[in-house]
Parts: sequence; structure tokens; C-alpha cells
Amino acid sequence: MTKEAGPEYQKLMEDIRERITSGEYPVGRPIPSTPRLGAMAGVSVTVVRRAVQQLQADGILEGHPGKGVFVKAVPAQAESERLDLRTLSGQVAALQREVHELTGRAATAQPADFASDLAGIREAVGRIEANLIDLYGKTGHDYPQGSARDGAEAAAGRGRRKR
Amino acid sequence: MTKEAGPEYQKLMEDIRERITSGEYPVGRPIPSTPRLGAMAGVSVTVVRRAVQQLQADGILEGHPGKGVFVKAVPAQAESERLDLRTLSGQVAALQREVHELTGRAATAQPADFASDLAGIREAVGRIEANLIDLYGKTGHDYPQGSARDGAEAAAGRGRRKR
DNA sequence: GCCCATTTGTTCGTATGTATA
DNA sequence: TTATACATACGAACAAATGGG
Repeated sequence: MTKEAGPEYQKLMEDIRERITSGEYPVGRPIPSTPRLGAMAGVSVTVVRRAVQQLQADGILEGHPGKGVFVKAVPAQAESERLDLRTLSGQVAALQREVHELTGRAATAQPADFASDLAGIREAVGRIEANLIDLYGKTGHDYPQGSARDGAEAAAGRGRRKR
Repeated sequence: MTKEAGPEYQKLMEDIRERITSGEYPVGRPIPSTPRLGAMAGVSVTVVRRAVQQLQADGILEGHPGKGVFVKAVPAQAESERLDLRTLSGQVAALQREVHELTGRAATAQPADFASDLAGIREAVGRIEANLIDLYGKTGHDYPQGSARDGAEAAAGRGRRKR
């Protein structure tokens, strides 16, 4: 029978991992909210937070305040795709190629095409950030999730203003 | 200046790491107890638990119930790499946000707006790659993708992958 | 052997801040 | 403005392991 010799947050972690690998929680889409997961598993929000927090540290999930917790990678990928600068640079190059390609078609394509292409770009950026988090872990530091704005202003300086 | 971590548990993590590297908490010996660390740092036991828990996940600390939390390894400190990674992660976060905003406006905006917005995204990607190349140089490795402008020229010829 | 203080580990509940829609 | 949702932080309780009386 199912061996359940451990804390509940570890069981919940295993449960979430299985739902991701089985396709119930696809990559790029959000998992149920924290209180909802707690109601489903019959545990408090503390256990859910602990499990999600661990999976975030593993690079499998990614939380976005006000939106939800999104699946970033499949557990098998997070295990085998131990990344380094070479892989990260390859992904940056792929992203650059994709953006440039999309730019070239900006004059002739339809707005509906942009939506699907931008979705692919957004996934690429997510993968790059996942590698970045892994890189932080290898250097023994913590990933600055929301407080990283050293070079952010330069990249986002155009095309956005809030009242 | 260098102390600019948002959450308190991250500051405590950094503080513990520094005490380990400085030799105040030697490898193989226990760190102060949870309530003692809380009193020293002026925070609650919740923050201490969170910080210790994260450092345990990173393989730096190891807890033994009834005895204490012992130093397992010294965190690999690379100050220059950390700062570069911080900048890089900030740029990626800004790019991610920018792409997401552009995705949301995909249905209503005009092609002319996409052209200018994509120019900004391409600029951000180039900045990220430049930072990545610099990071390679400081770690003593060669950038595997060759020239920084190869990606743009290579994709300029004929961009036709999907669809 | 037994009791008890210390310490970690887990869980519960709740409050506040911030981001998003 | 309101509502939802994540992130952080506070306090409290219990179990299990350890070690000293």
C-alpha cells in the first residue's frame, strides 16, 4: 500500500509533482490557489505554503503575487536539466533569434499571430529565469525574487508608465 | 550598500552565511539555537526557522533534533558573480514583465505599436546577452555562441520555423 | 529507569503588505 | 475601489530526539 511515512508537506509535494508529470498541471499554467490546495488536501495553508515554497526552491513552480503559482518545469526536467552558463547563454541566443524573427514580420503579420508568438517568447523568458535561479543555487545564494531592479529600469524604460 | 535584501529571513540567511565563511560558525559545529538566533537578530522564531530551512535546502546547514543545527558546508561565495547574476536576473525580470504586458495588448493594439515594442524587447535581449558574455569572461570561460551579433544576422536571412 | 529541560521539526491560526485584475 | 492571491511575519502548540539529574 502507499507508504506515507513523512510530513504532510512532503506528501503534498509528491502529489503536486505527480499532477505536473501527469499533465493535470501543465507547464506554463497556474496550479490551484493556496487555500484551494489546502481544502483539496485537507491541510492548512501552512502546509501548502511550505510545499509550494520547497517546489519553488527546486525551480519547478514560480509564484506571481496577485496572479497565482505557475508551473515552470516538469520535475524530471528540473532534475536532469542541471544548468550552467552554457545552457543559459544558448537559451538567450534562442530568445534573441525568436524576437528578431518576430520583429521582421511585424509589418505584414496579423495581430493574432503576435499573440501566439509572444506566448512562446514568454515561455523562453521563463526558462531563462529558471536557469538563473538554479545558477543562484549553485553559487550558494538566494534568488532575489522581487527586489532585483539594478538593471531593470534600463530594459523597461520605454513603453510603460503608470500615471 | 550591499545590504539590500527585502525580506528579513533573507537578511538573516546572508548574515549566517557570512558568519560561516568568517569562521565564527565553523564546519561541523552547531550554530546557536533557534530562539537564541531570534534574540540575536531581533526577529521572531518564524524568521529564523525560515532562514535555517532554506540554508538546509541549500546543503549548508544540517539539523539534528534534540542536538542542534550543524554547519555542513561553507557557502561558495563569489561576490562578483553574485552581483552580475543580480543584474542579469533583474534584466530578465524586466523583460518578462514587458513581454507579458505586450501579450495582453496583442488583441487590441496596432501593428505599428508592436514594431516599436519589439524593438525595445530586442534591445533588452541584447543587453542580457552582453551581461552574459561579461559573466563568462569573469568566470574564465569562453562564450560558446560566438559573436554577440551572430544571432541577429543569422536569423535575419530567413525566419521560418513554426506554423 | 524515570523525569525534565532543551532543541529541532511540524502544524495550526492569523495578520499585514503588495501585486494583480 | 473592491476582490483575489501570493509573500512575509507573528504567535502558539505538539511530537520526537537528546542529554542531564
